[in-house]
Amino acid sequence: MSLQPFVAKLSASVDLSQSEVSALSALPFIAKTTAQDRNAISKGERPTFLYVVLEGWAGRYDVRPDGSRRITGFLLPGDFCGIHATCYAALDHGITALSTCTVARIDLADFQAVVSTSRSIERAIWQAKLTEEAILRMWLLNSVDAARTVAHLFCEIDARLHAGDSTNKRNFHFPLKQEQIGDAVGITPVHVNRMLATLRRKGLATLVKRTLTIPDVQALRKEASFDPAYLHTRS
Amino acid sequence: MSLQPFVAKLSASVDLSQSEVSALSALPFIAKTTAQDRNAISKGERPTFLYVVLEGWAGRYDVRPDGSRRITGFLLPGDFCGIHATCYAALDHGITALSTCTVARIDLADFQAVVSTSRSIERAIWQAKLTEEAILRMWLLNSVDAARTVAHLFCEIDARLHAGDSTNKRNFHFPLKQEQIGDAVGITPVHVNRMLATLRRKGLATLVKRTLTIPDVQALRKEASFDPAYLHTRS
DNA sequence: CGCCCTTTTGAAGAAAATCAAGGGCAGTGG
DNA sequence: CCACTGCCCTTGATTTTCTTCAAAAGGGCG
Repeated sequence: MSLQPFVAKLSASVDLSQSEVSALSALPFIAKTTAQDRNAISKGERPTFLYVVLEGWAGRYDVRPDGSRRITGFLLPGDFCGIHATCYAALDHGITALSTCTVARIDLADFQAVVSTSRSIERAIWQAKLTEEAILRMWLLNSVDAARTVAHLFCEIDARLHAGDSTNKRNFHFPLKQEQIGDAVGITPVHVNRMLATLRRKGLATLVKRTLTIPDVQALRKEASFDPAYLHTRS
Repeated sequence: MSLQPFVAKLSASVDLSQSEVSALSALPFIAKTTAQDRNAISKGERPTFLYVVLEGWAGRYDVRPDGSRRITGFLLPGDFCGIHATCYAALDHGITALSTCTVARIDLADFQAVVSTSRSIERAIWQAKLTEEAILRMWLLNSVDAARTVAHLFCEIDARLHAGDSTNKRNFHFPLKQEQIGDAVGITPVHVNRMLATLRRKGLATLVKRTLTIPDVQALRKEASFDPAYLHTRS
């Protein structure tokens, strides 16, 4: 297990020199695996670590006063969280493993030592944070029609997982249950089911047994009005 | 016209020394006033400025493919935007003056020179950005019931404008039209009208002629399940 | 006074939630 | 090997929420 997904993500947004890449790759870390549906990081924790997802999916989970929940973002391999600790009291939401999930814990002091040596890395961190914000804004913008929102979510995840892939077909592991999709788009699981049926009927996307099949990426993107520009990945 | 609201906002989140305060206050800037409903900063602009709202309200406006719009955040006096320019190509959304609005333009190089002299200021900037993110997550979390969402918006704006105020009554200028409230909470203006009527009937809030009256802040907060903790203001 | 913009109110329709009941499938235990 | 059980997924019927369409009422300003 290595930090490779993390390094890859950062160099996808910024040009990194050989020495920057090796400094990042050499960061000491402890990998920890969390079982599906268990908390990877708890709300209120005040970590002195930078957490980096190495394998599997995690999600930011916010809880409503009535107990219902909402996913406000996905952490895919290479994504990180925890920098807030440099200025914040505590994490204001929990992070849950959406599939079996391996997370690296990097000591924040170590990490900042590396960051302080490189303007490029610092910029990559900022950019990651700004992209997160852009995704949140897109979730707000996009919450008009449930079928489209689900389609847009599929497009987002696909674009983030397969940034460089220019082919038009996809077939990949998608570990979310319908209930979790509902938590992410803000609709009930029953309604998710119907929207999935709609997408299936239209031949745009099929989700069976944790496997998502997109026969025509461009068609799905058109349906969802998805334009990957807001993710700011250089292709 | 001075940068006072900006300095006040930063020192509300972080302890600033006398010299840090004066360094910020001494930043050269050009104030520019934008009329209501006009763009303060256009989408796609690649500013070399930090923009700071001095007076009035501005809003981040995202536009959907069908032309309808959504406000994804408010910029109140003291709030800033434009740091994205340090690593991003271009602003991916527009900023509109929601009331007559005076914005200071500070040269980014000047600003960064000051930031680089002070860890505290750097932390304050990060914290502001993280709070923005927390607000976005709250908007997602909170979009269940229209009446509550409107109530929550009132609470958010009030908490941000009157951070230190511990009294329980409010009566302040609220320049948004019902249509803009709708753009912010994601419902039609017609429905905003009905939700306002509901809040009025319950005696929780009255919005007449751009003036918002909250007879009992605690009661409104309870109705909206509003807890200002996520805004991370030290009181 | 008349015009335009915003708010208000009504009625009908669409979208999604809720309530409720089956169905498939994997894992477990007899 | 088969029945049992639990977890999702699926489907139907009903109700609630919000949108859409439409029209009228108030208010500021030339």
